[in-house]
Amino acid sequence: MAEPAGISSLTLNRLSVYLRCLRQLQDSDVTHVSSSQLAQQFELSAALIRKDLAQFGEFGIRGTGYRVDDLVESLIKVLGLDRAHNLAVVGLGSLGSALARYLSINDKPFRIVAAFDVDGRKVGHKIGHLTIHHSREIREIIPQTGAQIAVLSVPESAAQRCYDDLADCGIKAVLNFAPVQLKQAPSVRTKSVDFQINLEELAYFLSS
Amino acid sequence: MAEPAGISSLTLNRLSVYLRCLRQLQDSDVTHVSSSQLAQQFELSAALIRKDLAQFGEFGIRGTGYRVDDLVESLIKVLGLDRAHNLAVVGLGSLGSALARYLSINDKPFRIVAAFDVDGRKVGHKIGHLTIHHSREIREIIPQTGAQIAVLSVPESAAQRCYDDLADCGIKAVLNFAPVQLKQAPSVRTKSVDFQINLEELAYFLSS
DNA sequence: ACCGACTTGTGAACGATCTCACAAGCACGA
DNA sequence: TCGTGCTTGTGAGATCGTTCACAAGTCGGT
Repeated sequence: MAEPAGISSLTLNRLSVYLRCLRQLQDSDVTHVSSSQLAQQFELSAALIRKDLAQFGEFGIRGTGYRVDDLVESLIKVLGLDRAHNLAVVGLGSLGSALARYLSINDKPFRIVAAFDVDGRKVGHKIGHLTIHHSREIREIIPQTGAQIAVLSVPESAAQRCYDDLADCGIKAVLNFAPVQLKQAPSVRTKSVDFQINLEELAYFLSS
Repeated sequence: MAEPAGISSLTLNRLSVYLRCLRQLQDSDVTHVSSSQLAQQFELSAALIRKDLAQFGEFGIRGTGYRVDDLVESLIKVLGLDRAHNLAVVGLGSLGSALARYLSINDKPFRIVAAFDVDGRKVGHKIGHLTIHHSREIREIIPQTGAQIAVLSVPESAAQRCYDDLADCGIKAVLNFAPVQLKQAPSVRTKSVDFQINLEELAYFLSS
């Protein structure tokens, strides 16, 4: 497509936002849109939209703007959402289960292919059509499943151990929900989604 | 304490991380720590730790480092975690319930004082010791509860409507979990925690 | 075929954020 | 009391991210 040189997280995250907004336009049967229209409607920056997109190619038509369908398709390709991604979910507490449920509903490109927990009452049972394995079997089972991404939703105390196991057995990316500062493995792309930190930021603003 | 001039989100989020790390040291009975020790042990930047802290005062002792207990206490004060914060939870699907449960377990400074959902089967029932109200009563009930922060975990289609209601009835901060680009109210400090965007970022790196 | 209205893509200015490197300061022992 | 060794707090510089402003390009009407 274009130049896959070091793209920043911020740009990538905005691409996801753009894609989301464009899909909303598709639903309203809008066929063409300019960067400034997008910016106004969704409270974004027009210049930034153009700069972000420019890093991957020329998707627009000068004088006209962007064809919504085309841009959606391009963004899907850029983000790698045109192929399936196999996920492993580790930790099926209430949060892990909620995430698993969410991922099953969506016919998105993400598909759960393995599930793990330490709770003896859960192991052996099914979540959807998937058997839950004990977390100590991570290293053994993951390689058989083709999972490349893991969703880590275990308690703080277990997070680092599970993370290391995942890294060891060839997982390429981890989305971590545990409120800990993980010691990262160089072979694993790691992102944390931290509820608590965000809440604490809001607390700061309310007491100042 | 010190200067409450425009502190960036990045700094604030790191303060939460530092606090977390320091508490871990407390648990290991470490009493003193230097910025470089912290940095090494938790994969942070020593200079950045000092710069971040310096924005709020002088907490360290030259030649010695920081007293762990003192710094924990200072950070708690800075972040506003020394007083209680009342939360409203809107949307009690699997994610909302998981969050509510998490917030109840922790004797943290966050306390749920109101809960809302649109599901008739849930309204009137209890979550913990709290009665669930219908979402259409948000404007009426929130002011009676003293809630200043709302956790928004409703489906995409309802998010903007609930957000506007919350803004209207005096909520000062919203932590949004719905995968939408919200049209923000100027009176409300808003943060989004977006699972999907983070997953898509990981997908990008796996297919490039 | 040309003009005018519009939009993209992009260098250059600006601003925010992080790293470097060191002066200022503290603790401890001689 | 002084010197050594260590660490903080901080200006100065480097890097990264965003906004500005405009040349280059497209379209539709005349």
